[in-house]
Amino acid sequence: MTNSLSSELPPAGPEHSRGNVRRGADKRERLVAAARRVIYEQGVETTTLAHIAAAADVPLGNVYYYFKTKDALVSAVIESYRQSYGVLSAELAQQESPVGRLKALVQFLTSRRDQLATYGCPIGSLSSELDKREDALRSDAATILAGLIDWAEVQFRAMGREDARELAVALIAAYEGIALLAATLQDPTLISTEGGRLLRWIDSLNQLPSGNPPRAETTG
Amino acid sequence: MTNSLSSELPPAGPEHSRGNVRRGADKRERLVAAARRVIYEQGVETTTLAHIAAAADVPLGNVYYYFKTKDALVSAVIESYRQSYGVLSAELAQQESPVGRLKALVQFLTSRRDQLATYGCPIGSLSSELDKREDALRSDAATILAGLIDWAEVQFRAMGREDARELAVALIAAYEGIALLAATLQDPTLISTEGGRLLRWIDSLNQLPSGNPPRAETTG
Amino acid sequence: MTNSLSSELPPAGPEHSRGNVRRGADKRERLVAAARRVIYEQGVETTTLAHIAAAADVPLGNVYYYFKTKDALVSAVIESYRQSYGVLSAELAQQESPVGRLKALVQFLTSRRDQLATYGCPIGSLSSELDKREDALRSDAATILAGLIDWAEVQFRAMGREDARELAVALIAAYEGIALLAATLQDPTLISTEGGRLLRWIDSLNQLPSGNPPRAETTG
Amino acid sequence: MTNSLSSELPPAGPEHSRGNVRRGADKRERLVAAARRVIYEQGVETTTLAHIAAAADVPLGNVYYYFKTKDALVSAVIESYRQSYGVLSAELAQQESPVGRLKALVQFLTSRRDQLATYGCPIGSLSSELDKREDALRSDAATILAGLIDWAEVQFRAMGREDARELAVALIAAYEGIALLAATLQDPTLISTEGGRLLRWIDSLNQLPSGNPPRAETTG
DNA sequence: TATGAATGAGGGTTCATTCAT
DNA sequence: TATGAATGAACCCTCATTCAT
Repeated sequence: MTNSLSSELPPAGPEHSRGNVRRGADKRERLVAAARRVIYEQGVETTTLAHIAAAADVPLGNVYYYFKTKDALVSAVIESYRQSYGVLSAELAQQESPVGRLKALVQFLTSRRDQLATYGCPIGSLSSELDKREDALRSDAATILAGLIDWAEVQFRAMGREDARELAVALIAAYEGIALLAATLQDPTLISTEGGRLLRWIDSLNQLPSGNPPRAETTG
Repeated sequence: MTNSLSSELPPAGPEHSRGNVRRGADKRERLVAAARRVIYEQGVETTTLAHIAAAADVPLGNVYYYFKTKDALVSAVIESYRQSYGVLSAELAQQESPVGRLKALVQFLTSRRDQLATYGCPIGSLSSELDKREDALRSDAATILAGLIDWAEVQFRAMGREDARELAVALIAAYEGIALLAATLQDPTLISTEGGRLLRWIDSLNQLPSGNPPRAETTG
Repeated sequence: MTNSLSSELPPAGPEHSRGNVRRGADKRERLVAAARRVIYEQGVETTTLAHIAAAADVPLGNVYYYFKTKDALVSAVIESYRQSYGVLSAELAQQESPVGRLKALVQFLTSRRDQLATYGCPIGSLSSELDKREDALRSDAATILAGLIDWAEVQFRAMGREDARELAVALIAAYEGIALLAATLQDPTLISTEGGRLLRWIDSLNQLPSGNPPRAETTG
Repeated sequence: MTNSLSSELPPAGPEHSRGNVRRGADKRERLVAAARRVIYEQGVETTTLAHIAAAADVPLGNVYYYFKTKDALVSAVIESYRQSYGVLSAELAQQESPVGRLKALVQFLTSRRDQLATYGCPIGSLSSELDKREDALRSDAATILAGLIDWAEVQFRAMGREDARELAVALIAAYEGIALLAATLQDPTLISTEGGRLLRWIDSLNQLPSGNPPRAETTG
């Protein structure tokens, strides 16, 4: 199930597919993909436009034709993440029950454990860095995590939980928190273990009354 | 109890207490305090030595008398955090039971909610930024979060939990995760709510026999 | 014969030919020429990139577009000397006999006496300074003197001297030694006199059978 | 014979003889000795007062009590070399004939071959570096090489050579030149070979009439 | 005399951004 | 559109020199 998902979130992008001429139209995409990857691995502040340009195989001077400033490119990266999470939620929507969808999210987390243990969560580390600013960029990045929380809240609500918001926040906090710990301690097993714990936790929430009766679910 | 604690972790240090000349002995401390504050508010990469020097009211050139490089100063900041957490654990040790100590940690978290919702967790955001590097600094910073987890594990162990490690990781992950969310969404209430949830969760763990998988509490 | 030579080795390059804009292509050359001149006159360590940039009429920041580091620029200067000595040896090759070539070298030395008596031999003083380092630059610069010796050895060999290597070393040592003395004592006549002595010495070697220890000439 | 000599010229000085309190009087000497050594190994420009102070085990601030400026310390180093050459000439004076004295000088050169092949001639490299300046320091350093030449001239004159000056310049040029080559190519054998050649050259000068009959000599 | 602690003027280097073509 | 080449502000760091004690 998470097959397709597992390749969504991680920063993708052409490594160096030289040889055939690419239309100018996709240069922008290549830049965003390269920026996403490089920024994920190095952080916004450390990453250089020259570095991104090189990774995208685009002349430095040309970058400014597509992005007025470095911040504009970072903003495009954020937008790119937004799209990725759109794809993700579409994938998750294939699950028939809210519990299944939530558990699929956790399994998606677990599937990325090695990557997360190296550079952390792309969204989390980006948000963490941008939290130090007072830009539009900060609030821009914030919408992604907010969207994730909202999505989880919808699921918990569908389970009949009146504390859906609280649970959603708790779930995403655990998600981001374990990604941080795994990256900091460079230990992917932390994610597996915590993933298992979260799966059980979600199950436990489903079995207990909370107000409205939860819908029956098909997936375990 | 957390009265004193609440002033430990947050970056301390005189903002600009000009007027009376301070002897050189404490200059180093002033620099570390200023660095801690400024780095907390702006991030490592964005923070300039000139900025730190100004915040500490020390001539830029003089900084290098105390710290050979910027990294050395950052390292001193990390060490400063290590000491702060030493103080914190001493405070927490005043609680008679492990449950009390764990809950005191959560209360300490809650007491800092406004600060956390502004710049995030000092340790978490610092670690997140340093996770992008491969320095000694990265592993240096990692020891602090590792220490926190170890501390929590000891408490859970003292509660008779055989899954103490897993619980400790989960607790600190929740701690760091909620700090990140609060900062990103700029919403301190997230911390209060999650703090409450964690307190109940800790209580629930205390009532369950060890060996069984810990069950998260269901509702508030 | 040495007319053209005399303008090869000495640092060349426009001093400040302002007025007509030069295209970027030759900027690199201008920088190398300026660096060569300034370094020759001031030494590597004393010379500032800002100084070189000013001498080349290039904005300081722009220097780094052409040379990644100061050392890279110094390396380019060394390469520039290598080329100059290539030109020199081509000129010397016009002499029909090895004796003629060796004597032409000495005459080249003599023709530069005023310059040498002011700042010393460009290669010698550069090598002397770099000898204090353990860089790649040190060995880089060394290849030039090594090349000179090799060239002289070839000539002596062509004269039938079995002690060609020893003679070559002696000749270049005398060459560099007299340049140092002339510069230190600021006396160009030292070079003229020693030049004459070396010419006679070369002639005397030509008359003696190889295998016998070379005998220096006795008087002028 | 050159036993004592061989330890005169090379930069000497206490390495780190801590443990017993030294009188303040010799601090100056320690500084000069340390400066001599460090400058010999690193060059004037590269050498830091802090480095010298550390090598001499003298607090940095204290250096300025003995030497008003860095240049003053360099000047003292030059003076120190002057004294060393005084000692050297005294040693050489023990030879009964001028030829013996000249050959003893060459043997002194040869005895230092390993050191010379590493850092070059202390006087030569110092002069070479100072030749780039227009200081008093430049002419100050020049007096040492001038003194050496003068000394050699006296010897050649005593041999009855009317071209004594020219020969003296040639000898010292060969001396400095071979030291430069050996250091640049990092090959001590160059010095041995050239030393042998110079010895034979001196002998050959002694056997040939030049005007005045040379004095008989005792040593070979 | 002695010394730890300033001080401040650079020096090498980076980099977002702009310019000219 | 595209791009090589500028540009200049800023950053980290060094170091001779001075100061206060």
